[in-house]
Amino acid sequence: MSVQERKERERAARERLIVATARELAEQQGWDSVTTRRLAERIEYSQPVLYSHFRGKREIIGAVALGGAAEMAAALRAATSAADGPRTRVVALARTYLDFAERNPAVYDAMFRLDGGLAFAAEDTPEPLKDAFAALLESLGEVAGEGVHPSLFTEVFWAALHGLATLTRAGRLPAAEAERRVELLVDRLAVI
Amino acid sequence: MSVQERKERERAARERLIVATARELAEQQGWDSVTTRRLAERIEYSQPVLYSHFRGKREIIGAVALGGAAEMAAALRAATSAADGPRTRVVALARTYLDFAERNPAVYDAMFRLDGGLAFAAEDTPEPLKDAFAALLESLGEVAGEGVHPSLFTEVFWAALHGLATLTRAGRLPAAEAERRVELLVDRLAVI
DNA sequence: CTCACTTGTCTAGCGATGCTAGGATCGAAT
DNA sequence: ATTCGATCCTAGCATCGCTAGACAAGTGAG
Repeated sequence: MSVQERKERERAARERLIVATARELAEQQGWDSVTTRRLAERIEYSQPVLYSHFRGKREIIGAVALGGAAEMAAALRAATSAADGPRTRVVALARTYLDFAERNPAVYDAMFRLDGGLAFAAEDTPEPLKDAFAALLESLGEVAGEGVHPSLFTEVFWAALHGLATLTRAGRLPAAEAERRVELLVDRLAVI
Repeated sequence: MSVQERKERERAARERLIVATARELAEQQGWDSVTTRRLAERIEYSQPVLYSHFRGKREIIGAVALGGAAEMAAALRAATSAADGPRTRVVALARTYLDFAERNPAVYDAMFRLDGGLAFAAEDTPEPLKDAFAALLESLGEVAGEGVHPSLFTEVFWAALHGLATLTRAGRLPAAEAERRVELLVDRLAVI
């Protein structure tokens, strides 16, 4: 049995290597440059090996997205737990979210812009995604205001953050005033 | 001279045909299905003809985006001018924006999600794009509130709409409560 | 220790993509 | 009518995601 266990360990390690390498390559040169050939070469295996771990490129993107969701959830919780007072917490949350999107553009794209074949807002939504939304909900729910469902409020706030993140990075919004936009968003949307 | 003028007319007509066909094909089957071969076949010319009008596929997407921006600006102005009172106007604006995104997903993608090689928030931003932002500004500027720059407010409101539009369409947000999200967004962000 | 066999990996190749070079054909001006 | 330039198409390149089938390595039985 020990032999089989060792093989499974090595196989799992290689799978992590694939995902990590895809992420690294995407951050360095963009997702367009993440081709199955280049990825295979970087992990020092041939192309078909990738397909013994994932159905295709989409699933690799999905795997990067899941890892990113877990990482983002942790970052959000770390930032909000270090802040006291609802307003401070929400500002910290917003900054951390936008900061994550800016520092990890490829991962952010995998999560929300590209098709990673993941289910959202559904029964079979993977746990890391639900948890990332839960992390948002924890801090945003307390500033939803009277008679507004916390989930609905979180969705709207999240959408606003997502819009700011994507439009800013695509050059649709000037990067200069980013901080003032966050202030405005929090002051208006959140009920303190 | 008349011969040359006729040729230029025909050439311009063919360029419009290319853009219209690309848009149609994208709306029918998605941008992934808009290949240069399929597009060429639909306009009943060979592939290289496309490259005598546009540098490449990117520029074709950009052309679709410009047309879409003009159309969206018109739709926004039509909706807001038919409404009286700031709040009614802003609600109409938001609904029209999201409606446009939902009814013309491919065009919306060309404008804001795909790379059409267009400059934004810069000197050389094409006129239709500036005008679409201006259409937003016209209605949103009047509800920015004291001490908030109309442009900044418009950017934030627009980002929120963009987030709602993209996340909803990608299945990240349940479509059911779309209307309530709009209500919440307007009630909180706009100062009436 | 040897040998069949399973398991794992690689080479080679398919169809499709964006884009381009070079030849053919058509029409305009003399 | 003939030359000549503009216009368009055929054919092809490199690259993409993905897969079939050959091959080698390691496994367990005798």
